[in-house]
Amino acid sequence: MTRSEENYIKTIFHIGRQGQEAVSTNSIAEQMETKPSSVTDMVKKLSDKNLVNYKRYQGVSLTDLGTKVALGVIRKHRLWEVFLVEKLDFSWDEVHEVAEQLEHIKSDKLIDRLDRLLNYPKYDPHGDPIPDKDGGFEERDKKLLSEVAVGEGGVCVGVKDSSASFLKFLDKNNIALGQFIQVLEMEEFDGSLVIGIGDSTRQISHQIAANLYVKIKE
Amino acid sequence: MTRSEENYIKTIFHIGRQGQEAVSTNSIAEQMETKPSSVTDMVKKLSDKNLVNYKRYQGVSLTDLGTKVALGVIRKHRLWEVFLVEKLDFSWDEVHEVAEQLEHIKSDKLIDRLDRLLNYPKYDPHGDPIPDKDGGFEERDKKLLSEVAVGEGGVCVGVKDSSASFLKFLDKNNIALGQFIQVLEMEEFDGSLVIGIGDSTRQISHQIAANLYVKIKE
DNA sequence: ACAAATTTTTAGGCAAGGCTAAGTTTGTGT
DNA sequence: ACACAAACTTAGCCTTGCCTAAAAATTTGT
Repeated sequence: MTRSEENYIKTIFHIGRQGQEAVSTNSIAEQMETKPSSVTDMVKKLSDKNLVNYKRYQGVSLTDLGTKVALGVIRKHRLWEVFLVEKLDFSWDEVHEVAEQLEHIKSDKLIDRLDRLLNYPKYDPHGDPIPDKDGGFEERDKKLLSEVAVGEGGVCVGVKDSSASFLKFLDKNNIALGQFIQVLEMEEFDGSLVIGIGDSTRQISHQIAANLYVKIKE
Repeated sequence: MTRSEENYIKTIFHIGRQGQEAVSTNSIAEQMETKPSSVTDMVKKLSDKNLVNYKRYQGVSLTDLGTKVALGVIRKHRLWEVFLVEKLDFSWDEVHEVAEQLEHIKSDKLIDRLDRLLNYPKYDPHGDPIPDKDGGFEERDKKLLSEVAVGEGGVCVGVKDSSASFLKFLDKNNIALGQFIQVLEMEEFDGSLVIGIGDSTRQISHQIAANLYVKIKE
């Protein structure tokens, strides 16, 4: 598997998660900042290698083999992210691009040992689940903060958007994984929320709330 | 810098260390398991980028800039080797090929933090010196075991050949860095040695002795 | 249902990095 | 000194992965 093939597979997996069905050429191209014609080329190659199901004009989906490959790459990416944060004191907005490089290192032993060094973590620094060696992972049951009823609250367990700018915003506002967030008020007009974190309260926009996952206390 | 360019630079540096002068196209090709014609192509490109001095038919040598690049890659390679051995319990014969991949990861922050995590090591698992951020490094004063006088001895500080087969041989014979080795006898006929390690003695060939570095006790 | 808009594919090219085969240049032996 | 071997370069071609422009298929609007 070349680096490029791995990146395509990973992208197809990520897009596929949102909408289940066949993934469009255009969406892949957009996500990867490349052109649709390049996608077509690569998709044919992946199809020849039995990594994707592909029929002209009908979009693409991962085969079982392709899914396995995708989960392998994602496992590596997320383990490296944990390493960067836990062992090298990177902040959660700095890890992505380095992990994009590290995820392509080929060595099973390396990744198994890394897993051990990190104590077999189940989630990465953004709260996303880390697949195990066989591709299995536990998706936490979580809710977007924007969908939590007024008066309710939960522990922050993840972010939907993990762009550096969003993560930096959260840092600035002392919002971090593991923190308890309570929804105190919700403004009908724009969907903005007043939330309580620890002893203080804040006003956050709907956009922010729609990118924060919390786990509701049962 | 592409991965390939970095590999050429690194190879030119390593060959240049042995013989000082301009490095031949053929020796680069041989070392890199590629063809001389490919080397010529790449060398031209490196010359355009001011990384090497090159005149047709006259061999090639690194410029100051090229040397800096080489030391940077070597620093990364050796730090990763230390990481693999110290943190992930790789043995010293397993680290090379993984480090070959890791050395091309681009992130200054990553490498500085890795250096810190490992406590600023000065030598890699084979006893080779690790350049610091500015490219400076301390070459230990050491001697090949084959050049040590009978009756003398020293602490094993490095290997000249770091191929997996040689390193495994050393493991099998309980020879490791840090161990005190004494030359007890030397066979004139084939240059083989009888050496003492700890409480036991062993017979080793000249070939082995000529690939082991020791530091003579002053 | 059918023309227009959109999406996707094909055709043809480009740069990187490699190869083989065919020249050049340099070095060597006598 | 000069012929020949060895070393090196050039020329031309290949694959990967990407691009633009143009053609084909699909979807959409009415």
